[in-house]
Amino acid sequence: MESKPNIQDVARLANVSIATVSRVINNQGGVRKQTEEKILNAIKELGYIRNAAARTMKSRETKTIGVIVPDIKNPFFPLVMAGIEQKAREKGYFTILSSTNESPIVEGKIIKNFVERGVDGVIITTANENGEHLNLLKEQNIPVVAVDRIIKSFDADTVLVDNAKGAYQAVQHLILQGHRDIAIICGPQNTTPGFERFIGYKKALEDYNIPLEESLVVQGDFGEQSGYLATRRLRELRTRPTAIFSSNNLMTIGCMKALDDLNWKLGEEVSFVGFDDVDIATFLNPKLTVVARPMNSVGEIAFMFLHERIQFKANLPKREYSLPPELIIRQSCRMWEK
Amino acid sequence: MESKPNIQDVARLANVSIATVSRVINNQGGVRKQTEEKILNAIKELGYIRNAAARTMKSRETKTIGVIVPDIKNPFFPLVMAGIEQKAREKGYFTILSSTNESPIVEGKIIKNFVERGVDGVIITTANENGEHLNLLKEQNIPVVAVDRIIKSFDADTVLVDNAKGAYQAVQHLILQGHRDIAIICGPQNTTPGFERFIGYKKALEDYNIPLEESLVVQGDFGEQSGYLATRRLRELRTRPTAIFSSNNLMTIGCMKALDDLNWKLGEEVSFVGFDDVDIATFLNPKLTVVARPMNSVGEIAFMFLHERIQFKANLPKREYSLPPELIIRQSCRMWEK
DNA sequence: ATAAAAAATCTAAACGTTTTCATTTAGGGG
DNA sequence: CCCCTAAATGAAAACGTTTAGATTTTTTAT
Repeated sequence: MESKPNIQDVARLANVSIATVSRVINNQGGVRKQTEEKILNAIKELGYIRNAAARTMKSRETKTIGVIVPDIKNPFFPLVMAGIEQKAREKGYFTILSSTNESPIVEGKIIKNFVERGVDGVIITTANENGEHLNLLKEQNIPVVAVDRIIKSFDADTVLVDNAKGAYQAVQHLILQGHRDIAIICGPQNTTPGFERFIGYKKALEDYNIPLEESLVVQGDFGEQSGYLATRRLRELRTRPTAIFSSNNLMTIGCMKALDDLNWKLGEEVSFVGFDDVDIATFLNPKLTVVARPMNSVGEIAFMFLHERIQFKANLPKREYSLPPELIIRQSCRMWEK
Repeated sequence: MESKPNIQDVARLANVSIATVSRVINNQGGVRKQTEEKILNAIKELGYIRNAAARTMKSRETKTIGVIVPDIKNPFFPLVMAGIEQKAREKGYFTILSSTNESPIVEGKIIKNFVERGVDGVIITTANENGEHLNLLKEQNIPVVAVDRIIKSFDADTVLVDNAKGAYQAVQHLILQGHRDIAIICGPQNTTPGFERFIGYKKALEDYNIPLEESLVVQGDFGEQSGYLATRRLRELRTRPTAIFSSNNLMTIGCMKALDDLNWKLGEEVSFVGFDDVDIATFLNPKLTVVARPMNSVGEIAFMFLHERIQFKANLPKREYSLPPELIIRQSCRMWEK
């Protein structure tokens, strides 16, 4: 049991050439039954396992795709990931996942590493949409699919949920219940979801002739803490809002904690709609009305886009897929009579 | 822009041999300032990126570790993963994550693939603790660390949370409040966590001289649905329990849904302790008392164990690390006077 | 200026595959 | 039994690195 057996050893034991062994390993046919059997036996006997590195070196294929997310602890991403993995496995691809902690620097290193490893493609939710660190992917001619956040420096296929529409529906729902003083807890405005959800918010107000009140627009960073702080801020306003729209799951959680701490009665004193369904939504009293996204589908479509790119390197035009979000009405919004 | 530039191209442009280029790339020293600069410039000019496959082939090192989890959608694993990734990054390692969906078959394929890729080590929460599919790892002499579930077929370093102790504390807490009819929603008994938590439950009852009542022991599979069903089952018992201990996070969620549907008043009619802290715990009314685990630490320690194995191939003895869980007392348990 | 020692650089041989092209073998038809 | 064709197999050249060991250049000591 010296070092690992290689294709040579197998060939020797089966009394054939390595070329023939290779053909058997790769199911290329053109090998006699009898010979094939000899080889298969030799493989089993030696416990031979082929070497991916060597194979990659010749074939320029790794059957691996890289996935980059900003925060693996945000439950959104594991759910997307599950969709990606499932489809990838069906097509014989493997998946490398790395998380950047929202740091473009880390992201750059990961990308470099992925390129060194020769991934066949990349699915990414970037930490910085303007980033030049992404260009390496383009230069190396590696297919890329952007998920949830777009890439600005070059054309890449993109899979999004219609953020503006989702936000619009949420805010519209509040307006139709009679609310006028509707606050928004924003995500970072330099990210697609943060920006577009704010757009949807503004659009809804506009369509219903409600002037935008600056003080009701609070900046957050998609983290729980910022949702908490934003909510406390809103509470202190002289024109206290009668409804809040939170731009993502984590901030929703922060917001709920604040509501609780402040004893600001959800559904009674303040109505609420959140972007993204969350575990806690159905456990609160009242249950939260939210805009839900089809995470699994996002992942599946992202992989399918990527797979097409990988197969037909030809320049398909850039594609964009926008999935419809769904407003799930529960009980956190009350009719508001002024 | 023909094909990607290689070390040859760099050498040619810088007017040196590939050996020297290699030394610069790997920071091995022994190269004159002047020469190094020439090479660095050439690298930049060509946009050279080294080829991991070729490098691996020579050095037999990939600086990659594989992580295998049974269900990426269970929030426990992303949290452990975050700990692993952080430490791994510090040490210059990359991480491949795959999820098995609790299928030993899929797990076997993943392992084979990891071996082909030449991962330097594997961290795994296996889908089947008895599985022979794990032996490949042993045969190939690849360092392995088991997390959360042990591996039975060979000795591997193991990082666990003290499941029995955690369960014991939970049940003890209930007993001390006067409960006697304490139900347990079990996890699969062929998994370490499922089994050991049941042990802890039994031990606590025993220590306080409470006979074990079979009907209060309900089997679950660690999935949400099974927690829901189990709770409904308990409700229909003639000796309805006055307290429930749930063996994991997902089943806790299912249990809460059932409680709600059945209108079985948490904290009043039935006390509750869950294993694993969950997002919803602090949003329920009353808030859930739980046994919390230090997920991040689990990941960190797992990687550190693995790293030591990778560095000192020598046969260190098998190590086991058991982290203490923490009972977080909130409001879901009430004094019970019979 | 010269020899010896030290430092820098180079040459060439792996690493384990895949793949092209050449060669051998098997199988049929005459 | 021989020749021809088709099928099966083999030989050898990559793929892009790393790394001994050989060789050249530079530095230091005399």
